[in-house]
This record gives sequence, C-alpha cells and structure tokens, in this order.
Amino acid sequence: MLSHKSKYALKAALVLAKEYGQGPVLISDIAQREAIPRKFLELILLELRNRGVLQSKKGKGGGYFLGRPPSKVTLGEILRDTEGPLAPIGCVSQFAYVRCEDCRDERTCGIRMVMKDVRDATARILDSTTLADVLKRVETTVSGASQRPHKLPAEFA
Amino acid sequence: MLSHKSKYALKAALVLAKEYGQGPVLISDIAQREAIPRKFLELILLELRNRGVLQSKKGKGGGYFLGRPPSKVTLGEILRDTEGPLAPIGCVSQFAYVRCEDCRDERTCGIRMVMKDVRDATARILDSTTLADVLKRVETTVSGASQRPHKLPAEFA
DNA sequence: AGCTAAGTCGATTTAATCGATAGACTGTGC
DNA sequence: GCACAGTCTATCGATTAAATCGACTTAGCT
Repeated sequence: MLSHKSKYALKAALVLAKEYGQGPVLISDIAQREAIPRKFLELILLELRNRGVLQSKKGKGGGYFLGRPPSKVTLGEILRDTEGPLAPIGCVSQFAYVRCEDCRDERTCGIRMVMKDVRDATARILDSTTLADVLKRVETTVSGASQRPHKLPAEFA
Repeated sequence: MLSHKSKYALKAALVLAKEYGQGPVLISDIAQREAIPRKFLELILLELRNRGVLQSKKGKGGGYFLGRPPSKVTLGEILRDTEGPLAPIGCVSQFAYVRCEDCRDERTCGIRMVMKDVRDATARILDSTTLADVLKRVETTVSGASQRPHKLPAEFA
C-alpha cells in the first residue's frame, strides 16, 4: 500500500507538471491545492529536490519547480524516491537488490520467480508513465466524460 | 514491500503444498525447514486456518495441512490474508475498496488511473498463480538448470 | 484415567516506521 | 536591512511489525 507520503509526492509533482514553465510554485500553494499538511509537504519536496527531480528557489518569488519537462519524469522515479524499491521483495529489485538472508538457492526459489514477475509488471507501468502522460490522460477523461456522462463507474466493473 | 509475515506464509503454504495428501505437518517441522521463528509461525498458520486456506488437527499425530488441493490455492488469496489488499491504494481495491478522504473526483484522478493499472497487473499474476504452479515451476527450473548450467543468471539480465 | 503431544489463545515486549509539527537557520530580492 | 520563502534538525504520538512467553485445550495412546 502506498504511503500518504508517496501519494502527496505524486500529487505535488502533478501540480508542478501542470505549472511547468510558469515559474516557481509556493509550498503553501501546493499544500492548499492538494490538501496536504504544509510542514509534511516541505520534507517531501525537499527530498525530491535532493534526488534531482525538483529544483527550488529561495526568497521572494521563490518556490519549487520541476527540474525537467513533465515528459521526462516518470512515476516510477518519484515512487522510488519516496517509497523505496518497487519490487515486493529485495531479491528481485533491479536498483536496490538485497539478498534474502535465509535463502538457500535464489535461482530455484518459487516465491522469488513470481515476485519477479510482479515487479516487472509494476515497473513496466510506472517507469513508462510520465507526469505528462498522466496529465494528458486526465484531460482526455474529463473531456470525454462530458460526452457520455452516465456511464457505469469503472470502479465497480 | 512484502512483510516477513507474508513471506513466511507463502513459504509455509508451499511446504504444505509439497506435503499435500501425506497427512498433517507439525508447526515445528515447517518452522525448522524454512527457518521461521516457531511462535511467529503459529500465529500465521492460525490466521490462514481461520481464513479457510489451511486446516489443522490437534493432539498427537496432529499438525497443519492444506484445506484444498494446491491447484486450488492462489498466491493472491494467501497474500490478501496476510498483507491485506493487493491494490497500492484503497480506491482501486476490488475486495477492500476505501474512498480517498480528500479526493475531489475519483473518475478524473490521474493517480488513481495509473494505480488501477498497477493493481490489475499484480492481481492478474497473483490470482492466477496457484501453489501447484509454483511447485511445478521450481521443479522445471531445477531439472532444466542441470542441462544448461552456465546460463546467465536471470536476475542480472 | 492419566500422560503426553500438539495446536490455541491472550498478553506483552521491543523496535521501527509513519504522519505530523515546531522552531531556528539560510539565502534572495528589493 | 527587512521580509519572504525554502532548509534543516529535533521531536512526538500513534501505529505496526516481529517476535516471545506462558497458560490452556484437545486428541490419541496405554
């Protein structure tokens, strides 16, 4: 399950993506727009900045902004920064491999095989989806929704 | 990330799958074979039993055993019992839906759309993989490995 | 019946993590 | 130099994860 921290991070990143090219955005602005506790958001943005996803400017007229265009920032990158590895288990992580202490033989571990499949499936989605992709997808949903307003909610399909 | 609890649960279930039809297996046996803290394993097995995955027998000659054939128990079921929902976020869970308190409009939430894809991909794998599948996969890996022993380890591909 | 094997159950401990907040510090622009 | 806005460090309470202890109950055996 995604932590609040990560959800906040994604929301904030999406705001900055939408505002990309318009100059810095205040922490307080983001906090208010997305209903995120101000002080908590500070920490999150700081971390994303230190990881190179965001940049910031101090003083008057300062704030946060994306360090790269929205089409160059993937959800996978952000989630790895805030949640840690995408892999459900350390021994199948590509970027943060850790051996299972008690594992006899990694090559023949059934759990590992299945978890590798899960990791690959998740990574395939999250590493190929950029902030720009998400914005676009939302936009087409919004405009498309007004044309067929009473469609069955997808969440109960 | 998978908790130890879930990893232990999967390991134990695989032992019971391998031993299926051979009568009850002692908690202590499973604990020793898989290097799981005995007392902790008790709790886990008990939970899986109360959920209907396992059955148990008390007294001499007692122990734990699968309640159904290994081909009828999926990893998804076990993981839901020990970890909770497979979904990365409550609002995309099929069996344990919970609304995001602060969500304006679920239908147009970009994060939700992507997380739904992730959930579906994970569930597709875990709900279609049974204990029998895992045992079989391990076995073919073991026998296959001796025929081409120096193949590049898949984990570094 | 009585002994023993084995699972059951409840309480507790310890350490780690999560979500959140406070306050002092640093750099920027005017 | 003053106000603005991000930076950094510390802390706090609540929850959870992982593990452990001890007492209890049930089943089989003789």
